[in-house]
Amino acid sequence: MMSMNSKQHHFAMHPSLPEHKYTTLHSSSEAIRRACLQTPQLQSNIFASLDETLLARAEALAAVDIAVSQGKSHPYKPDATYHTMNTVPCSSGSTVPLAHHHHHHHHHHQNLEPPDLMEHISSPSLALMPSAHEGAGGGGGGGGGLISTSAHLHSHMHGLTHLSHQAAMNMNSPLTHHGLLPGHHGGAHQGAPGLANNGLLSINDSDTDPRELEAFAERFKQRRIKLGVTQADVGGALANLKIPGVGCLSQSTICRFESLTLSHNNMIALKPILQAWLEEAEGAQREKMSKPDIFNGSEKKRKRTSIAAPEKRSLEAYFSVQPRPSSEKIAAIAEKLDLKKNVVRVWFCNQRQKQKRLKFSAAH
DNA sequence: ATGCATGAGGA
DNA sequence: CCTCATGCATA
Repeated sequence: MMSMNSKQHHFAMHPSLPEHKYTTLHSSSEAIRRACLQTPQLQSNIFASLDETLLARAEALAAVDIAVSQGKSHPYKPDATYHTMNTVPCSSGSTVPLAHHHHHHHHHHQNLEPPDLMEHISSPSLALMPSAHEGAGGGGGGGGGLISTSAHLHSHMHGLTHLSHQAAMNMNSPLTHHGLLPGHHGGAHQGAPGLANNGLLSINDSDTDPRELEAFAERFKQRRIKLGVTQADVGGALANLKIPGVGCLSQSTICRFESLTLSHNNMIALKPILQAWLEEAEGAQREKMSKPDIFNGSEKKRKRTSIAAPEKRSLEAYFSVQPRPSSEKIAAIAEKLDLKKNVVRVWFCNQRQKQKRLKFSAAH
């Protein structure tokens, strides 16, 4: 049952998607994921009408399941909605990754971002600001909203524009939003560039181009790996960048960024931050490489010796005969196995210790 | 890598 | 109540 339920949620929602204004999104996995989340409502409604008894539920489930299998090809794609707005990553309580302020009024500043970040984004304002008004929403909202957004944007400063665009892909409303970003450049490509944008579409910044994001995510991952840093490390290290309003992020988020499973807006908001981290990390490494030591002349790095299987078997054989060989004996063994004497000596010490542990654990 | 939960912000 | 962004826990 459980598994069926989950399936059914996904599919169940389709019927509902009729045409909302959902704009489609770009990627999909995310959309699907989100869609699932949203469903609770529908689900309950559906069941409410159908169920009452367990039997009824079972039947309903079966029916759904069947329907699913039959309708594999859905007329439309499931996706999600998204359009709108939002802001940037907001904080989540404690760590507060990005700044967000919400509605407050307008006024000044609040957080401006460092130049670097700002640049990426394209215009003067952007990125992480709070904003808010527009957003969006949800279910309803829609595309129109963005437009309006642009309108106000100027009104308050903080209103920023942030992200509007994404929706660019929408097919539904020709008008779509976008525009806000100063971006300008034009370009327009994205999924469906062609829509008429009457000039509205301007946003394509290289930063907002899905393809650019995809490429960046890929580069990011490769370079991260090259640096030998894990997703969790990156998340935690972001706090060291001291970017106003940006704290650390979880491994989950980094993973999602790399796999493009975040919302378009979220990707855009995070890109500059991760880019800043990447540059910093690579720069730091370069620096380290260039000047190896200086500070640490005293401690050389010990290399971990790895004893190959054949040698290991020989050592074990010697050990079984004599766990505590004399210095001369050790030298002889080292010679035969072509290992450093010290390596052999240490191996015997460790072996004895290991044996002790085993004995101890066995006794208990 | 993901399912599920939480919380903010908006209507 | 909904959408989003995130994080935690876990497969």
